Amino acid sequence: MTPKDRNQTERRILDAVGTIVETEGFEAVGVNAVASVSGVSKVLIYRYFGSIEQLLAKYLEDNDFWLNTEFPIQQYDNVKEFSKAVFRAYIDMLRKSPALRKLYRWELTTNNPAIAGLRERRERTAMDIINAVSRQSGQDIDQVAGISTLITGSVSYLCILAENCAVYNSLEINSDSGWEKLLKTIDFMFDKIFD
Amino acid sequence: MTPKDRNQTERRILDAVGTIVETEGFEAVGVNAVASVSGVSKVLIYRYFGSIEQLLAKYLEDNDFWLNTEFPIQQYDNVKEFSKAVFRAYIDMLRKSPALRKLYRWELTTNNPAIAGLRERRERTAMDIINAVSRQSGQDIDQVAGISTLITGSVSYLCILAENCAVYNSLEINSDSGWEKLLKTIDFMFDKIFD
DNA sequence: AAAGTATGTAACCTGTCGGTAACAAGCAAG
DNA sequence: CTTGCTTGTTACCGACAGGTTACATACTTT
Repeated sequence: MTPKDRNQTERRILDAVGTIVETEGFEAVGVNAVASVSGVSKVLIYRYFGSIEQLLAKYLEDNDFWLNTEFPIQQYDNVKEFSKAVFRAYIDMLRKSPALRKLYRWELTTNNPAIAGLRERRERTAMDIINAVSRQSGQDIDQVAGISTLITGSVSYLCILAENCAVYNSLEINSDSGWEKLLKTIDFMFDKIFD
Repeated sequence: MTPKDRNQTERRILDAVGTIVETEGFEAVGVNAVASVSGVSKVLIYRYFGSIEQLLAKYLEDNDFWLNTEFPIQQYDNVKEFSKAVFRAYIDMLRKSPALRKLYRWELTTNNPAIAGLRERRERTAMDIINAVSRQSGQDIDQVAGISTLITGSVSYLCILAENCAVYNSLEINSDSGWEKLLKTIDFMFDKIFD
């Protein structure tokens, strides 16, 4: 540990936020917790970031919590395969990232400017995809939005729940096998809908 | 307020738990909060209920947090109509009850014996219905469980989210109109699946 | 070398949490 | 009446939360 290195200190603080978020969630990110995990005096947290809210805002800004994979609808054979791929990616992303699960969980209990920003961004991204699917498939946009909501909503719910609960409707939401079953159901649904 | 009335005191404590749960959620149910809301000395909480955990267990036991409506599948024209009715009831129940929403939210962040018990019960009830539908419709049980999970999962998610967020995928999850759209999608899905 | 500024630490303050001890008042049975 | 049990209140304790003050280093600039 180099002494008197502000950049490194800020890094350590932000890293501490990351480990706390991943293990205990955003609710547990407090001044004292960050100070003790990072090994940095809590005064510096205030000095360099202003407040916990601003520190969290910075953390959210640094970590791009969104689908970074591009989904060019043109590259897919048809809308059905495109849809399946999008939701598959959504599930993978959420199952792989503890921080993202914690973010979604936090969002359910909180309302603040940082979260509002993330919501807007998600809303725009999602509606872009939904619009594209509606246009290409000729399906009513409300219907597409509805189907999309059913899937992403339940996937979000199950991924959060899985951290504390192993089984939901006989599906093992902790294991790959359970998720493969659900993916099969999603595929089945799309096969029925896009006839 | 009658003095020296244990029954009434216990009632007031449990009522306070109810109001705290409905307004702020289970996370906010602490000794001090219950004491101040009920106007009862916190010593009595420990004397009469032992601990906050036991108090919450009693509260959960008193309030029957489950579908009390019976759903005799025989009374419906067909499996499709039965399924639609069940999910309609699920949505109504969750949208009407703040306490139930808070319970579902709490469940996402906690794991304790009381919650484990509720989960078992929910699992049994749900699987009973899923089994019946699978038998009557001839659909694969994993498929029925999957569809059911997609719907109840997303409905749970959206009902919790709606307390802090007005719109999801352009659906107004705060208003009846948004939910009617989602119900139309669910009906549409069942129409496609049960051909 | 001196002055000023950036970096860091230790100690402290206030408030709230869960939990308990000590005591006061009523009631019931001998 | 007095002894004992139930019901209730007040005051307190230690742990920990967010937040600040005061002070000790070091580096930079003139």
